[in-house]
Amino acid sequence: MLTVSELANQSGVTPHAVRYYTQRGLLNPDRDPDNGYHLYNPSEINWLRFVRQAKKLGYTLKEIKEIMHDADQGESPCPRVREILQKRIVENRQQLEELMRLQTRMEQALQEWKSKPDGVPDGHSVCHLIEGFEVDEMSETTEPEKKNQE
Amino acid sequence: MLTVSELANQSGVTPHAVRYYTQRGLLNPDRDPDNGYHLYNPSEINWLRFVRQAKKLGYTLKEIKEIMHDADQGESPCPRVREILQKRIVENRQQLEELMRLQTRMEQALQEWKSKPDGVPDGHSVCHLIEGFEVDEMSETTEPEKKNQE
DNA sequence: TCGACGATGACGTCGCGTCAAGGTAA
DNA sequence: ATTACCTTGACGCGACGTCATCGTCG
Repeated sequence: MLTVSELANQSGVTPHAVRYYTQRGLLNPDRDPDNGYHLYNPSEINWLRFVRQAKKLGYTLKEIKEIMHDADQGESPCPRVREILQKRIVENRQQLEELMRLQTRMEQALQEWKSKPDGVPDGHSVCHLIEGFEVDEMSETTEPEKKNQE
Repeated sequence: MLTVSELANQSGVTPHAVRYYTQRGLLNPDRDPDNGYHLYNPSEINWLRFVRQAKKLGYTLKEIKEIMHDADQGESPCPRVREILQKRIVENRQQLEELMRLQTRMEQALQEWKSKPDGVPDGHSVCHLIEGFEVDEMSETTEPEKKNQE
């Protein structure tokens, strides 16, 4: 049986992450009846490996938990696994496009600003660079980022 | 003088966002002494316009506030404005690269999985698709996303 | 006894969306 | 009176990092 930090060390994650996954139900350690410590069966290493692998593929912890739950029910999680990834690919592509547009706007702005002086505040504007920047229609859309992780 | 929703309507943001900016100090409305309502001077429309423009260029609300603060002090915010954008461009490029690697991993996985059966849980693995996916070194790095907005 | 580790809990991140309770305006 | 809008305040989101308090192990 492994302690939190033993499992963490053997898996390349922080002890805190191990505890977080545990409380989210992604790991199910036993408890030491004497002190209440979490005791991980060595087989939990595999679950944790699975979690890390799934995260690398873009699955959220919530989705990973659903997948594990399905598997626990004896149901094949694979159809859902494929389905989620399809969706994530589309979402990610949209986010990529938005970030690329943002990158373009930022680079255009910096470029334009090279030939402009700094200027001082006059009460009418905060920063003429920002206020005067022309956003061309092609580099503008609704919203840029969201979230995800390693 | 404008109310919250009047200002919001004239600026294309939600009333809630207006209140949020107000409590973050990005807008400084007067107060109606009778009922405590926020009363925005029409000139606030310009501050809000500035905020929206800056957000389109990737500045965070915190940074935007700093910029406004500098300008209020009679100091030219432009050097900082250029500096922040430089940094953001680098950060954004890294995030773009990470997301592109993620996209590659996801697409590779889905591709590989086309030729594989779903299979049923056997207690040893959760989903052989995920567990068996080979992450090539080129498509793996530390961490993917962060956050930002419209 | 002390230092490393464990448990639980709370707050911060970022920009709002959403819901709630209660007062105000037209 | 109704309805729309105002106020403040709190929770949720995503995956932890960080800090704090307190018990435990070696």
